[in-house]
Amino acid sequence: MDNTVRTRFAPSPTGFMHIGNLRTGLYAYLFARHNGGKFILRIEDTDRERMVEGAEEMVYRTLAAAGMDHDEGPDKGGAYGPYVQSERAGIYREYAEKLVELGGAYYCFCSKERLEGLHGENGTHTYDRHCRDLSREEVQARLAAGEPYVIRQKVPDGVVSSYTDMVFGEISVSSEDIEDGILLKSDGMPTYNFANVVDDHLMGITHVIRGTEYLSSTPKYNLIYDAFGWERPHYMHLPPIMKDATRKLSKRYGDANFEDFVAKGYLPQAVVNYVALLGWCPKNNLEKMSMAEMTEYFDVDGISVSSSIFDEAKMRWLNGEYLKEMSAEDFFRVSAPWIAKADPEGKFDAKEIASLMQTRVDVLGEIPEKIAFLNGFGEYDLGMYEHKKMKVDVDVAKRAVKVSISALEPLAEWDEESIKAAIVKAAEEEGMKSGQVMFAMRVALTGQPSTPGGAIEMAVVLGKEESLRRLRFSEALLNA
RNA sequence: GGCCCCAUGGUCAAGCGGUUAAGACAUCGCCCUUUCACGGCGGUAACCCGAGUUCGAGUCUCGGUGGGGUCACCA
Repeated sequence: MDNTVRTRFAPSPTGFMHIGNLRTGLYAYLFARHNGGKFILRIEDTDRERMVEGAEEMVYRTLAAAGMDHDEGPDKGGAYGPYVQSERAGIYREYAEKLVELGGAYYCFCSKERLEGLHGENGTHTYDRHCRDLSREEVQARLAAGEPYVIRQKVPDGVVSSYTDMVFGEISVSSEDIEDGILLKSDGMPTYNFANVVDDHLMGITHVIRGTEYLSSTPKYNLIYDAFGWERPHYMHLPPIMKDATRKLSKRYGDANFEDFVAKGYLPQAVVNYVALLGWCPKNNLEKMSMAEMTEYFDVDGISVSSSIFDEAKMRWLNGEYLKEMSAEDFFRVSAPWIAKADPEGKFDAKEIASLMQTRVDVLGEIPEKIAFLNGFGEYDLGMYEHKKMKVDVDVAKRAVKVSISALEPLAEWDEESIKAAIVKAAEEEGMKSGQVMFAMRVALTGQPSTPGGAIEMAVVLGKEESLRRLRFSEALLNA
């Protein structure tokens, strides 16, 4: 066996891809790639009651969208399969029985009712090791009689199990604080506690990367490695991502899913980039990074031990940065569906709209509301024409709109240069500042106090016919 | 409650015994400008508390407080 780094991402198919989960997978991916290793995908579906239809496909789609390509997995195969735990049931049973032989586990026939009667001081209950010392004969007899059973871990007495976590340092737990937990359930399926150990060992995982919820139970897993005589893997535990100071980001809120953010108009790469920053800071302090850069700079020293709060405002900013650096063609491509939402019939110049939107939105989902005026124009408040700094009021607006109409009507070419030239010239002849005319014209064209672009740009987007129609409407409104 | 972990501005964070305690987001102000943006410049804002170690502590130790995790036939 060589010493190639192998990490794994092991989600349960129980719903959408949660942000915290995504980050765990991302770090496992980055660590593997940074070290020239392999990234393995394993589906942990031993809890058949929590399975959600289609969740496995969601995992594949998310990984692909996020740019985290795995080397082995249920959909790609590999030398260590199967990669779905429910297909490995026989393996767990075999190893559980082997562990019993080795003295690291034992059969337990206690009923659920008996277990429920075991109350601890705070409603918690710890197994009383009732079946720990049953004789070999009794066990064989009850097994032969077909009694239901589970297999429990036989935690050795009086030891302190320690390990050195790559980010938290030394962690020690006394065996007195470790319960003889269930390894193999009565339905024959393993619990996470057992399956993760067997699979990580059999799949040659060198570095186990997961959330801190396992930080203090890892000594318990290490005892299993020891009982089998297996080499323990390295561990990297990651602090939680919080919704606020006291609540963890959880699936229950439903607003912290990767796909939801993409549906709101975030770029997958921006979400991945932002998530990478929650709990990790590269040596050079770079924030906006491509996957290649993150891979290059990823390093355990930069991972923090304290939890961090998810801040959508910052993710918006980062997404905006990605949007702004795109070429006009690329931005047009990603924004087109959103522009179509506000202009389903394609009456207006989508390319022109896209160029206007590129510097004005952080998230694509903002586009429809920003261009809603394209299809909604009617009576509006004339107070909008009052603008001290521009030296515009209703009277000035009347003249400005009139001038605009006569300047634009004869135009043969309808593009920025032609319109601007015509307006500037007309303003000058009328003895007005061009800014005055353009301010009023912009309001007259849109009926909005603020618009994504100035008068000239609005006129280009609306087209000649619609522009003149709106200017005449506004003229009538002003003179009414 | 037992055990494990954590604690720098509103948020993400740099810092790893000696710094005017970075940077980013957010926020506020100014400039640019035909509105809104973009862009540029600048401001406000932080080491949880208490002991100790040390010439010197945000950095090391202990205690307190606060927060998180875990104690399932869930992962």
